[in-house]
Amino acid sequence: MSERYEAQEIEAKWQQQWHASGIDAACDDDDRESYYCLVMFPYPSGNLHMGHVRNYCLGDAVARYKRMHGFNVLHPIGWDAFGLPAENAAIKHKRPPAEWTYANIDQMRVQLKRLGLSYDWSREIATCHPGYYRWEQWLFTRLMEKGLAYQARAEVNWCDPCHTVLANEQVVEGACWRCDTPVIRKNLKQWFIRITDYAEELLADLDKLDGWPEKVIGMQRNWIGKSSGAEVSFRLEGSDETLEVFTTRPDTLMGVTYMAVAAAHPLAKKAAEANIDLADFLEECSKISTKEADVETMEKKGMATGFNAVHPITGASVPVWVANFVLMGYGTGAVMSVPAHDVRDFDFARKYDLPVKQVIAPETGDWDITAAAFTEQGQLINSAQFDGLPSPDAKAAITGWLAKNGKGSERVQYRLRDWLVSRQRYWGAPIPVIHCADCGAVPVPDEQLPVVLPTDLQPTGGASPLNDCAAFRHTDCPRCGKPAERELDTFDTFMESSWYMNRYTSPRSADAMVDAGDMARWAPVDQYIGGVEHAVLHLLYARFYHKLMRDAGLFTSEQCGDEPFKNLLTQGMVLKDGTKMSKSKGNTVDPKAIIERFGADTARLFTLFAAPPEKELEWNDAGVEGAHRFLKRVWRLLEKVDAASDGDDDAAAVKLMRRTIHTTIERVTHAFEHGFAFNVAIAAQMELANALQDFLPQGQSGKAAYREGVQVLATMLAPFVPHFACEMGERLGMEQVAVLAPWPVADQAALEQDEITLVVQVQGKKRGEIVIGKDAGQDEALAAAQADYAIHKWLDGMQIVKVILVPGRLLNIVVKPA
RNA sequence: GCCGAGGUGGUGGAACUGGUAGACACAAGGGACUUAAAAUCCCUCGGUAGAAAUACUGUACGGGUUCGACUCCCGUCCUCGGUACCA
Repeated sequence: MSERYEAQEIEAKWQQQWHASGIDAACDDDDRESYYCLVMFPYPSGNLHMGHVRNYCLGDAVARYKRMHGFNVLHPIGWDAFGLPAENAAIKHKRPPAEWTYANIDQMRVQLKRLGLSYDWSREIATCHPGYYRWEQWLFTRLMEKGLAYQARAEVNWCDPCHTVLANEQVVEGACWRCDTPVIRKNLKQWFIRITDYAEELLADLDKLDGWPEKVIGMQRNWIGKSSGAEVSFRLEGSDETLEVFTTRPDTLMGVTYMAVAAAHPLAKKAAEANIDLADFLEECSKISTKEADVETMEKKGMATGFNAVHPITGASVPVWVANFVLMGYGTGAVMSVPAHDVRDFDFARKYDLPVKQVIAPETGDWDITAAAFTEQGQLINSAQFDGLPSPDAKAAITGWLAKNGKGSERVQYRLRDWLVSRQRYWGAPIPVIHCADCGAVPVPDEQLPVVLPTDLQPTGGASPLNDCAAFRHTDCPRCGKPAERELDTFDTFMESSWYMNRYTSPRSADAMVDAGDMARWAPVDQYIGGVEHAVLHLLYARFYHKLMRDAGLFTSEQCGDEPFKNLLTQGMVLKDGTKMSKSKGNTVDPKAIIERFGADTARLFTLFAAPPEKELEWNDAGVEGAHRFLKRVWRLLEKVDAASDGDDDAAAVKLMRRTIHTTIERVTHAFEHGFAFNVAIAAQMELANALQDFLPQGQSGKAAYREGVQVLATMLAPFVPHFACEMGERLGMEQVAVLAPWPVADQAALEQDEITLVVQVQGKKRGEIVIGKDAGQDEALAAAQADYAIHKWLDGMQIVKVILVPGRLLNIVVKPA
């Protein structure tokens, strides 16, 4: 048993054995409690990077740990296979994207398998397969029937290099999330899904997600951006037209001194028709891309339109201005300006010498309204019949007055907008719609689904090749039978990733999007693990989709919940030299090289040990070697298993050894149960390994304790380094293969100590330790402390004022000079 | 600006519910084995003073609560992540 640790051999052997025995498959028919562990599936770029490795090692540790606790675990994997990189590669290599995608999948599958991840490969899915996207098309047609999916002309974000529109969520600081090019606003007819109908539920259900990081919940809450206030209608002077505004501060309505509209507002355009200067100004505003709209640098600018509005309560005339800080995309594209109580309005009023009228006074103290805006709530002044009311009451009173007089109403405004799902791209799921000159946009009937994407087209970089594919484009209207055309846009790829977690429960179902029985067994996902970069995009859409599927009657909220992911772990990034790994920086680490040199187990161990899961992980080659060294050290523990000497039992040493073993079990288990602190779990096992290394097993009980320790170590290492653990287990003659062995339970008897070490403090400072009977009371402990030389000198000449005993931990003696 | 997370040795990081700060590991230094190297093993490793025992000091900074604070409270500074003329 003294041969070297040969990672490559061992890993090949066990991977083959696991595969042959099918131990990683989830059982659909099983009495065990089920547990669904899911990692975010990869885009098949062709190469596994360290971020993937970290993600999947975390997931695998969880899945294996749960299996060892007797759960029937679903741990699937698949491919988020539609998307732009495939088209770009297709252009470059002049091969259809399907070919590139499937070749990459084959390559990455090999890489994943080499890591020894315990996936149920029988459930593998690729979203570009018609058997998958068929059901996405099916659901979409249901949504069309319900009016939840619709086509509309709107100002949308267009990315030129990507040659497609983008959803709001895909615009990051005014630029395309994928290629970082500033987006252009275009007015186009596009397909949307009415996520705003679910805004309230998406917001309210965030409270149910107690297994999610606060950070992600906060980000989603901000994204949905609910604000309550009132809509107020201002009539335009000399006209029947009105200008609608939304405000969160109806209590300040009496302080309105002017109005401001966005440059893109119809009223601004109308005013510009007769005003060259204003037209120039609008032109200037439209050129400013959102990205450049830097708060610090961008000056507040405006220009009067010449229109005046009538204050709904006082009847006073207030001028209407165009202002570059008013956004057409939020609320109504127009605001009422209350310079006395809004910083922005205040600055603007100063610049253009507009009047400031204070209508809110602080509850206590004074406020110099000429110096700055007072933005707090307070008490109303200068507000006629509303004078004296505190802000909250005034909001209700003023909104009530407006409603009664038909000039406004209470209103809730969301920042969230409907999800734009159509893309002018080829490599995506076809939108199942047929455009008929007579019948309009007709959903493709169920029996004609899926609308299969032709996979042999060659993209060129411009418009989608679907436009030129007559066989795809021309069809007959399902309603009237006349010649008609297919919709040529495809779905946003976030559509596919929004429901894959549910599809995994019945990945081959040809009868339904998901099987209700399988959903009831597995859904929702117990533990979801992935990068925090999806906090808003994917995780919001997936939550939405789960509700859509529920409301389509595919499953019930009683059985599957209203939310797809019960617990979420957002892993940190993998860094090298303090920054994100990237090809352009040349600081990437190839997982393949690490595996070839040290084996998969070493790679796994290091990624789990070097940092807590949610923190960033700094790659460190020396650290990898350290992880490998640890495995070699554990391996060498095998040597002593049979070679123990036959001397006398050393009862005290054995007892201590067993105590170490069983406290380690408790520590490791605790680390797993509290936030998957794998780095701590591994550290505890390193300590056990060190203790075993220093232990000289003598006699029968010594041998037994030693073997027990090595066996416990092999078992508890299984979720992290499964091949290594299995080989150890086999060599130890363990009954079960290590990865299926029951998780060890600490033997309470072994934890018992007759004598304990108590830390003794005087005035809260550590002054020594005493060894004392475990049940010793305060008096006994105090007596022992007083008898201890090192402690006694701190008590000499002192009067004991107070004694605090923390059982099993410490004794604190409070004294004062006698 | 707002929201969130955080600030502990040379480094990554431990420390339960307020109870021995720095576990575990990396790096560094010293030593053993070796003809030599690799591998392996042993020792030291927050700061100051000391040969040592030990003492003082130390968890961003300033206060506070407590017998006792990395942990709780108040204030300040800084870092990171998210988000933003959101009306």
